Amino acid sequence: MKQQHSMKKLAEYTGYSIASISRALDPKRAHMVKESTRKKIAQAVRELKFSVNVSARRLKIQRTEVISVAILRSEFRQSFSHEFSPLAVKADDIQLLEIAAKKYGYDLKLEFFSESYPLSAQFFDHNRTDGIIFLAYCGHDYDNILTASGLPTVFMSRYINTATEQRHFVGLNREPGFRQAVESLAAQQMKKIGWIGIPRSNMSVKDRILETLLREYELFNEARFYEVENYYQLREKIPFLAKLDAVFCGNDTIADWIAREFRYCKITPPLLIGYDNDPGFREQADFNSIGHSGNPMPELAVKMLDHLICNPEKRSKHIFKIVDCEYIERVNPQK
Amino acid sequence: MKQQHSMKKLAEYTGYSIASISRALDPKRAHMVKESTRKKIAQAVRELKFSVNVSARRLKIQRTEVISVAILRSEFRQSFSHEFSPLAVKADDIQLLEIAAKKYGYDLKLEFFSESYPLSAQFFDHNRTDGIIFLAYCGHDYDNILTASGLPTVFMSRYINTATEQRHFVGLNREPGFRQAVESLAAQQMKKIGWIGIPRSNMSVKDRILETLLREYELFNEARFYEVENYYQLREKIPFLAKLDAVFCGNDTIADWIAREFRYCKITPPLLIGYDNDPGFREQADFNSIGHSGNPMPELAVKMLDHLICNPEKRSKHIFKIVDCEYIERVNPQK
DNA sequence: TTGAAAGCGCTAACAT
DNA sequence: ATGTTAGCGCTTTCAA
Repeated sequence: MKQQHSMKKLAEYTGYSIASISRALDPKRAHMVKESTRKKIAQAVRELKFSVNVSARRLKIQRTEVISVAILRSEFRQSFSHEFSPLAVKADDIQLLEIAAKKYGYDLKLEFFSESYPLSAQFFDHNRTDGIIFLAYCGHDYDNILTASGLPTVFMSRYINTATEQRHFVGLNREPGFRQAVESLAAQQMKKIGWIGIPRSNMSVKDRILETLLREYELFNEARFYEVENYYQLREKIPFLAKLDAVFCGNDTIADWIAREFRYCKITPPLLIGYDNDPGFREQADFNSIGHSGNPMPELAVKMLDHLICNPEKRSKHIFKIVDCEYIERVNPQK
Repeated sequence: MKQQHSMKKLAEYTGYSIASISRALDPKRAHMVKESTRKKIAQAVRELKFSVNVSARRLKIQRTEVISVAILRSEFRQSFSHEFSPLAVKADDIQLLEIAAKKYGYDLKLEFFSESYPLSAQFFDHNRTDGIIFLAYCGHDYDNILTASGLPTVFMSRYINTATEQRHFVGLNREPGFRQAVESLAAQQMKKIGWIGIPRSNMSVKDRILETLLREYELFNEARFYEVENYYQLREKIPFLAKLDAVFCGNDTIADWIAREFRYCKITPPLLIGYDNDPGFREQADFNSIGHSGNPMPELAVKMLDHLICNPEKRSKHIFKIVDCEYIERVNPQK
């Protein structure tokens, strides 16, 4: 194994002291070092392929520079069939958390958990993490241990109840996106608006939003709301959907199935509007969606957690960030 | 923030020296400590809720105790439709890697990469990792940087060419599972054996295995091999599949689709055999599969990497582990 | 079987 | 703007 270079070697090599090396390499303290010195040190870093020993730094600054992410993995078969589960959304979240963590100088540590496989005690260990992000989980099973650990914790979820949550969280406000969509439909004189998705007990919130909005625009008609659990039930609704002007779909995967079924039947589909702007469909989808063009939640969660880590005194007051959805309009019959 | 207890505190509390505490808490050195001493120290650990400062240990032992996992995320739409992609297989791999890493005393660090988003330089940094596992990737894009870094690397993939690979790897031998399956079918006097899956150019290896085996048992018939890219093409093959005794399917997801389609049509299906023993289907699948009852690959990969980390002198010779598949028989028409 | 002490590489307080 | 130095908490060598 190749021996790594230390700051001491770098100091000998450049003629500066270890302290100057340390300062020059830390963005937060680099301003204390003369420009020319900094450049010479940067050059030496490149020549010696120096990289800082993070264990030493972490020992000294009494931080782990690690953020732990708890990911809920539901283990029970869902009430609806596999083909209606969104695709790689969670992988996208994890990748973006990773990128954001790096930006703020943290390593990311993942731990999956489920009802029968709870998070380990290690997960809440001060010596292994500076803070915690819960992904897609808003339960209270870990409240006690979280309190006991004293670790700052951020909950990030698209299905968090932003009105009642009493914790640090990053959530989603779906209303603006649905409003933009409904307004757009109304502006296009579309009258027959429907909805199709998995039974509403599973995801009641966002459908209530749509119902309320449609009532506001006098476009609501209960008979045009279809609940389906799998592809076969969906297929049977196609004749009814064909009579509508626009159809909101439970998620982008369902929207894609409907688009494909119409294509297969060689019938012109209504305007289809999915949900989540799933990265798996963005490129070539022939339906609109409600979501974001990017995915701002992971970065916001990391930023919030970093803030809480660096400012322990601010942890007592619950902070949150609610991201507004937008209407992603890829298809517009008018144009 | 609550102040953590150190070994020094633990030493004062118990009356022993720091060295004894350290020895008692390390499984590899615990034998140097008298049984009674060890017990008293363990008790104190519980009382003070002590946990070791890993940064300090890592600084001292000159190891990061981190294994990095590179995960290929293909970003291009696949040649076949979404509904034929296996489900949560990769999440299962990651979770099991996590568990195995913990067992061997490592943290796991994930990094996703793709054609347009390569692995970062940090990923190959000695000060941030002790070794690397590539998951589902067997390319050579990183060969140079891996050699330069000197970090031990293990490739873990179900689609690795175990005959030609010149690296440390954990791979899969599908032949035994397919042989068991074909033998079982032959024993049941099944003559009409088919195959259905995505076009074979995509996954040629395992299909060649089946072809060879069927020829050996004089059961091969090219006309019973069906290539389908999506559900709609699959649906059209149902009448043909209905005439067969048994059908091998490209993966468990495809097997599930076929089982459902038969159920929907109220026709008795042939014996269906999937592939991968996908955890999403294990519980209630009405088809057989080829794979493993558990998933031994992640633990083997971690074990192999740990071995390479601890024995640098053994890195020059390529070591590998090839896991045999089995026939997972959930359904048997004879019984 | 246990203890004393050096030192891993870094940061930060203090000195210049 | 730069240098000197203590010490973070642990493991390990050496001594008892």
